[in-house]
Amino acid sequence: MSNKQQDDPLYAMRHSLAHIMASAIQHLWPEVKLGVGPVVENGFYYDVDLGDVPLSADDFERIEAEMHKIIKAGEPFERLEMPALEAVDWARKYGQPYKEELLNDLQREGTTVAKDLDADTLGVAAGGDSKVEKVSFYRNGDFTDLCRGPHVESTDKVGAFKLMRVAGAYWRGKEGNPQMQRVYGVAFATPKELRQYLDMLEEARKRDHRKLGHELDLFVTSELVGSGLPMFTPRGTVLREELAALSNQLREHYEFQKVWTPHITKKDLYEKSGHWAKFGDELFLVKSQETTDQLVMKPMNCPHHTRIYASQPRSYRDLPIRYVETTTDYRDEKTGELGGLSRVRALTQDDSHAFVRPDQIEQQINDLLACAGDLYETVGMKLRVRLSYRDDSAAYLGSKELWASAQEQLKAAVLANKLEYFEQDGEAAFYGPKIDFMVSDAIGREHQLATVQLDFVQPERFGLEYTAEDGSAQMPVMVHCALLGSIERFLSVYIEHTAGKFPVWNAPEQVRFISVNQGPETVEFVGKLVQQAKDLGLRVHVDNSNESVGKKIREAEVWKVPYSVVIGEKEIAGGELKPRIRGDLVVNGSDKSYTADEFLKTVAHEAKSRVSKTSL
RNA sequence: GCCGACAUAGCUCAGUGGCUAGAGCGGCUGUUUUGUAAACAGCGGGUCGUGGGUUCGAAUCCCUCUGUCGGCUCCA
Repeated sequence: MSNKQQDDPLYAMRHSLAHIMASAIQHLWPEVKLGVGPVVENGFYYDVDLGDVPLSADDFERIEAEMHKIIKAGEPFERLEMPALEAVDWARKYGQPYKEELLNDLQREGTTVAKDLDADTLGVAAGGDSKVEKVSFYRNGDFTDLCRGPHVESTDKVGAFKLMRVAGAYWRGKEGNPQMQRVYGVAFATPKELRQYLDMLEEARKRDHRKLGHELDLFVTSELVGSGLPMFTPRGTVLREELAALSNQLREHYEFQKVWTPHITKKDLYEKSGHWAKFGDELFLVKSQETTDQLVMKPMNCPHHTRIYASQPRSYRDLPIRYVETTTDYRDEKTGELGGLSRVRALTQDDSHAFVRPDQIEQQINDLLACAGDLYETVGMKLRVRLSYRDDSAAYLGSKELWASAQEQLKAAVLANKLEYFEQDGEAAFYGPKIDFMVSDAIGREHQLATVQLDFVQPERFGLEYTAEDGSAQMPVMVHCALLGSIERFLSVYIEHTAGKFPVWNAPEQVRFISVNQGPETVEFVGKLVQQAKDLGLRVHVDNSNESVGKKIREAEVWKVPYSVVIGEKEIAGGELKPRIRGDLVVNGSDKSYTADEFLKTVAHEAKSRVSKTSL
């Protein structure tokens, strides 16, 4: 935790609220055993162990009421220090085994052992490796907690808050440890800011891709098919294919070639790549009835692509060799991790691998950064990049020198492209460092989607080679890239980003013709329009139902169709159409009429050029 | 996988141990031939997610499984 955050008054407010909440819970359930209560994005939480008592949202009212009492009392936060050994006795005396464990670790090993817990929740300064002599406590009213601080002056200076939810969390985040109940709250300096945040959440709820996916008939699931295995309807499939086409086109522009690989393989492939050792327990196994080979569903595509590369001797003149494949991978994710389209068991990657000479790395990365920039500009999302480096753990393959050089090259490319970036250790893939693209959506949330990865490990493990100018055998470098990431995950973000108001180029239905009546002239006129539109490659629907025009307009709005055109006697007589344009597409609200030809050609052009606003 | 919640008509939901399980929307049929966000009337539609148990009696209470949601953990 940086000093900057510690100095933030909001930080002290949120942290103080965590204490106030713990204190309130202790008033209501005196037997509570307390874990830790740090500040998190937008608020705070506290982990509590209430034995067999399950907390639920129904309890929030009582807890909040108790918190308000404490706040109203304006109890000062007092800091006290005591020797670590004495603190252990204190924790034991008050029946707080979790605090006792923390204190024991602190005074025995220093802060490094407890680093995983966020040093700011502990009563010590972060970063020191030495044994801790003294720890600090904060007291308000009858509540005392091991804590580094800082806090607000007194309990009435904490701004506005709201308890949000309760969830299970392992003590110290380790699976084998006792599970505690984590109570989350959000907190802001003023009620107005709290209101704004809650409004944003409400907006996010309205845009939830699972809700919209159902309402707009984009994808479905079935109990018979199983968890994490969504199926795409005709409308949803249009979206998938338009997005994949964009991704493929961008890379084909940079000389990537499409390849195809099967979805099952012998596990030998992944033993060789190193994936089996690392992800073996997350692979779907396939049993052949004839051979004894252990087959698996492919969880990724790079090893397959190395086989295509290695199928022929390669010359330095052939490089870079670049493959792109949009294909579905299968990962046996834990059931609790699945949700909507954001985490699925069958995920479709727009995956590419470039095999390059070391001197071509920079150019290759530049190309891919350009692709990513184009793609996210087209879909209207801002991006910044995270340089994902390794840390000191043993989770990575390949020499440290190789890693250092790879990390340097990625950073150089990011700097050269003047991208907004930040660096983070421990986020790399096991075979190499990554440039991860962090994408901001329309309501300010950030998601990780695209990624560019440098890989020296797999070329080595697979013994990839090319013949250099001097006749020697050299090893190529692999550059992995997925622009959308996985189409399913991308869609989960994109549906919420657009709130289902898809731009013309990927809208499942681009134009809807609404007939005023069902007379033969109308039917014939609309029929001609539809044919004309289809010839231009447009996706059009006709609403010729026996309903009022108002009702049919409403339907088109509900389905978020970009253009709807009412066709009645006027249009048939005059030949001019007056399209109703979905609000978000309009630049400056005009109300003009167009000939059918003019209108349809403009829409077709907008679709082709993938614009997000209309010129109509 | 773990902790917690939830599952009633195609959809959104009401019904918390006692008559034949309801509503709105959607669907179907008829009337109406409609002009930019919901015409009117009628009719269908549910072994209350699955399997088991408790009980004279279960949508309602208990257990199993499946699925969904909020988190934890994980993410090539």
